[in-house]
Amino acid sequence: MHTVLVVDDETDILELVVFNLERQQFKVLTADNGITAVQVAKEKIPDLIVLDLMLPGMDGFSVYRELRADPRTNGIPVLMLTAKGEVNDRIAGLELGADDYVTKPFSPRELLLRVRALLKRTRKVTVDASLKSGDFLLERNTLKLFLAGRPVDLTATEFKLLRLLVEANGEVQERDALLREVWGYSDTMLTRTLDTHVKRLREKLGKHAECIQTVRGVGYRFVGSPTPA
Amino acid sequence: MHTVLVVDDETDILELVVFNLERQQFKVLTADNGITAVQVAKEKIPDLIVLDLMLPGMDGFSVYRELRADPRTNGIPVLMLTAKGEVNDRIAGLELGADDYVTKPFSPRELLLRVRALLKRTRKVTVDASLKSGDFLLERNTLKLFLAGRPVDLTATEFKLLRLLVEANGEVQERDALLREVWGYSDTMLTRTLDTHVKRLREKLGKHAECIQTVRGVGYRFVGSPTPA
DNA sequence: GTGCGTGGTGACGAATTTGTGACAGACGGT
DNA sequence: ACCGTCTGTCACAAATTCGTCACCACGCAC
Repeated sequence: MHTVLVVDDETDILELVVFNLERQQFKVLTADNGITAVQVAKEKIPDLIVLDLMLPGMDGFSVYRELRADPRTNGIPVLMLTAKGEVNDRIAGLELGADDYVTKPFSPRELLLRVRALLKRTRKVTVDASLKSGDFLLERNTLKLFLAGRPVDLTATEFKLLRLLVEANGEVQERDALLREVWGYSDTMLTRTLDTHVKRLREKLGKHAECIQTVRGVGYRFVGSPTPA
Repeated sequence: MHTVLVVDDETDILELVVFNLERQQFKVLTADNGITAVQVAKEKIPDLIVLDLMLPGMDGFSVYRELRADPRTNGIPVLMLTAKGEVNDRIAGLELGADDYVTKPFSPRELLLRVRALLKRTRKVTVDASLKSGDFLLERNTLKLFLAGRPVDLTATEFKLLRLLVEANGEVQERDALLREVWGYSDTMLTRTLDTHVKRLREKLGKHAECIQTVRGVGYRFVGSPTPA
């Protein structure tokens, strides 16, 4: 049994449905109005989100970005419904990183099939869509860090930062680069911000704090295994 | 901006796409039919090739071998898409020398991440090769010096200095030149500064200190291997 | 051997760069 | 509205790095 959040305008409501994988049936679970789709997603953490890009008030893409911005909803696969099957839409969807999309008009059966496929698929993906380095296991989809098997809660910012460092694979990441990639390079951001977050990360890393090395005058570097002196 | 060749059968075409590394975007550049993937590769010389092993007519492995056979395409990193995550496929891919592989089913986002990682990784190797000389391995990306395998931490200044010496490849670097390139030619910098830094470098080089030779009245010279009389 | 010039050393203080703890605002959840 | 968490900033402490110096050592020419 899976939970699927449908963000649609045709029904004019947000539907949180339960999807029975075996019987291929949707069932409306809740139908609330007045709260945003993103809020629902963050609370319910569905297994899949069906997002109609042609929403009445808001832009579907911005909803998508909002979903991706939060650690809790970031890993959830999104099936996009696009009005036209034009390449532009397809590309736009891919750019954003949608996991699949269906172009209108479509038959319910097709949608069911895609949903089923996605649900099947994503469970598998989450398993190996993680980043491993030594004792570190960084789950990209869950935004969780497993340190020697133990889960460590990271905030969104911390995760972004650590992810960049880990992915750099030993390379030094310059302060500027980190500031740009994590904070979008706002000049308002004075110096100490990065340092502070690095410090908080190190705290959470416990005895593995040293894995984040500081390269004076340049930036930081992540080393998976303790440096052999 | 990078060029990525996607050899896939789902779209039934060969797609040559441009990949924007920073923004994580694909863009289809050409979609041609009737020519083989290898031909496209040889002509366009993409930065990366995404190769689906489950091609309709041909065997993905043979395509791969063909790519490796030609000097023009040999150096291009290949990201393989394998149908099943079975060990056999995985091993086969690795044996052939694939640089990475993604097992179906996968999310576009995951593929994007991997592609990005691969492009990053390989750029390091090709564009920014590290300097090697004897026991020395000077990694520019890492800002690290490996001395006979052991990492040695260098200061930013020390790194610059050593880098210049090593790159000179045995030629004498005049004091003036070094001062100018490392310190930006500040006249204020009187005599002892350079000497001091050379000394510190030598300390860190340990028993290899002699690799930095003094040429009286002129400057310094770096010799990788013990001086042949 | 002596004397001059150049390079090597160790120490020191200043400047620069990071690390830290505290704090207030923002945001979201209840 | 109340509360807890997450975040960006600050002021200040700690840690390195760096440039200079005084002084020593060595090489070379006489």
